[in-house]
Amino acid sequence: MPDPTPYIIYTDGACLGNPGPGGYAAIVRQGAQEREFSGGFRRTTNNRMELTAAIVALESIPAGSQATLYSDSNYLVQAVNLGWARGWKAKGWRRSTKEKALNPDLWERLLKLLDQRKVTFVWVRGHAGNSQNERCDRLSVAAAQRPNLPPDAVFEAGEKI
Amino acid sequence: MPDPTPYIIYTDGACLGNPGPGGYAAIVRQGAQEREFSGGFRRTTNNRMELTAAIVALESIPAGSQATLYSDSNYLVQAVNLGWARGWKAKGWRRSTKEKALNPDLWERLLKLLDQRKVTFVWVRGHAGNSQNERCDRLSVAAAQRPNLPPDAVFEAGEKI
RNA sequence: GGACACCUCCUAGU
DNA sequence: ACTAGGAGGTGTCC
Repeated sequence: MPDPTPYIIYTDGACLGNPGPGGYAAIVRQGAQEREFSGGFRRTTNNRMELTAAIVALESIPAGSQATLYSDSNYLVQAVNLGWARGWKAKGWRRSTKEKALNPDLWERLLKLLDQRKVTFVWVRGHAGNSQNERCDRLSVAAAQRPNLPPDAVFEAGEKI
Repeated sequence: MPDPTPYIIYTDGACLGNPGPGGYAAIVRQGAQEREFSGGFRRTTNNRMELTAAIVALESIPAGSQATLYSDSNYLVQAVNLGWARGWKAKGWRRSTKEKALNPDLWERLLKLLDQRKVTFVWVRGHAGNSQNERCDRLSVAAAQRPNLPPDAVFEAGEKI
């Protein structure tokens, strides 16, 4: 049975060049316990990193748990809160008959995690003095700068076309 | 008819904190004659002081005259020489559809002065041994340190919003 | 047309 | 380490 204490999660993504070397970071707190996660890819996009940060954070908490997740990405927060992502999935990852919804690999992972957890997404303005958001920002930039980053295989495959 | 001898002008701005107490200074020379101007505000920005220094200097020379103005502010020199300021004005003080151009009050004053004078702006690297620039620097810092500085009303009004 | 984010480059002021 | 300013851009959505 999952611990009923809710999680507080901050996430951020960075990308040096967009597309370029990218990093993600998450701070996951439950009561007095706090964990940090970060990582990067050698070539990706800012929005893929914002999504990945949320995925990594939610993968770190058990199914059935409750969380509030803070992000400065409107792409992420609105796609969840306004039901965009569910709509794209329902239409076979299309936004309209002729326009594809992007990053379906990451959205699939995220929606599955959300099915198993009770998560509230909250948008926070970036670079506006929120210390947790700013720490995530620094962590994600640092991750993007690490040497020998692995490939974001899905992104790089999409570029070859 | 204006004196045809060209003016040599050095300007600088300083700001203790940005935003913070700010000072401007100008040295205006014509032949053997030299004048100095300086002043300050209790709370303003570095770029507003760089602009103000140029405005005060050009207000001190007659319409129709010719001048070369040296400044270490890229904001000032490029906005004049590359036509940025004219462009912002033409677009209703916007840099793009969504981004406002800042300090329109000062740019309006400066552009009007430039319409009536033949002024060449030259950028000089700050703190690089130019004695006139360094004297301006000292004057502007001293001005910023004076007690009982008046308010930069436009700046403080903009902060309240 | 709008929003958010991610940058790249440059300068100045602390 | 910070803030105030400028030019150019992409990633994504409505």
